[in-house]
Amino acid sequence: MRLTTKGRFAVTAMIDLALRQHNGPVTLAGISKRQEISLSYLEQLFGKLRRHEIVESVRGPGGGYNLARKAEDVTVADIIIAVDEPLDATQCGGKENCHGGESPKGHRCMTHDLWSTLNAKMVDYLDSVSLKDLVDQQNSKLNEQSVVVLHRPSIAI
Amino acid sequence: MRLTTKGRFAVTAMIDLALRQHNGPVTLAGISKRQEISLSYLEQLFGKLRRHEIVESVRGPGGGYNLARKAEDVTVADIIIAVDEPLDATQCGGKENCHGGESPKGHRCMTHDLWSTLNAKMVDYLDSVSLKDLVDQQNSKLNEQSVVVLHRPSIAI
DNA sequence: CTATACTTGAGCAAATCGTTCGAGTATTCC
DNA sequence: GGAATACTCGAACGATTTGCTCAAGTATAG
Repeated sequence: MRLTTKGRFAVTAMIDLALRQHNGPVTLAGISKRQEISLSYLEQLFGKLRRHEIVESVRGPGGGYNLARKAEDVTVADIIIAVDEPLDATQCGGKENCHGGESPKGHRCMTHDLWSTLNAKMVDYLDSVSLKDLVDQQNSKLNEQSVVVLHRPSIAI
Repeated sequence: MRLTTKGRFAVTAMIDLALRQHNGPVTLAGISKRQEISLSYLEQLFGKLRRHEIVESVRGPGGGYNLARKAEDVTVADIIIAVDEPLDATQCGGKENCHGGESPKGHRCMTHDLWSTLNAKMVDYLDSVSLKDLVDQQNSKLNEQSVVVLHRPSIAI
């Protein structure tokens, strides 16, 4: 698993989508404006998300994107894997970087175990966080902010 | 924290270094040959590792690199952070990508909490694995392989 | 029929990756 | 002092990835 900003864009967009899909399909144009992500980049990301059956598209006026499953059934790992494609097993599942063929001294794949363990831990964690968790967290954060604004308007960190 | 192949190269090289530093400084030329990483790339990586005081250099003939601390005091997180530089806090620690300044609708930094939590989990894990752990693992793997070779020479997976 | 909005593809500047090349400097050994 | 060794530093390169712009297409509501 690779971790780049691409995955962050996708997760951000998916949170936005989940936050407002309750009243019909959400347009990419809207997500683009709200989250300040270029429309074409979103089109590419959502193309992948659609092909991975994480979202569904509705064409024509009033169209847009919906979640293909419930928010609690979409994990962060799903999203990141969908847009970052090369899941890579551990790079070494039979390919380069892991010393071509039979290495001379026996340290054939020194980091294989490390990376596969790390990979598993990361996927485990990302798979334990659902889109619903993020939406809930986002909502409670908004409420929290309101309270803060009401009670101590001049203090910002 | 970003996770790319660059960190893997660095960790691989550090394991190699740790495995043979018991008899004097280890040359980059040696690591380059054994691990099939280009010498100049190693020079760049070890420049960073040295500036982060993870390794020490010895110049001149018979020179090379030593660990600056004991292998149990160097974690994988140390290595990856040293070579991947832009630790990034969470990208959002006050910078772009997180919506310039005060966003209109209050979702100022929707993914900040997610990423900082994720980041913390990853660093936690990587910080719990020391170079010594990897070296031990590597040694036991080598022994295991020998046994396998002795007992069932024709079976390889 | 028209406006909306998804769909697809080409292309592009910038950054990153891993490499090659070409200097320089410190040190050991003769 | 004069090699040879090995770290140090910097420039530049092709390949790939990022994130974006532009330009065409298709499906559908009204």
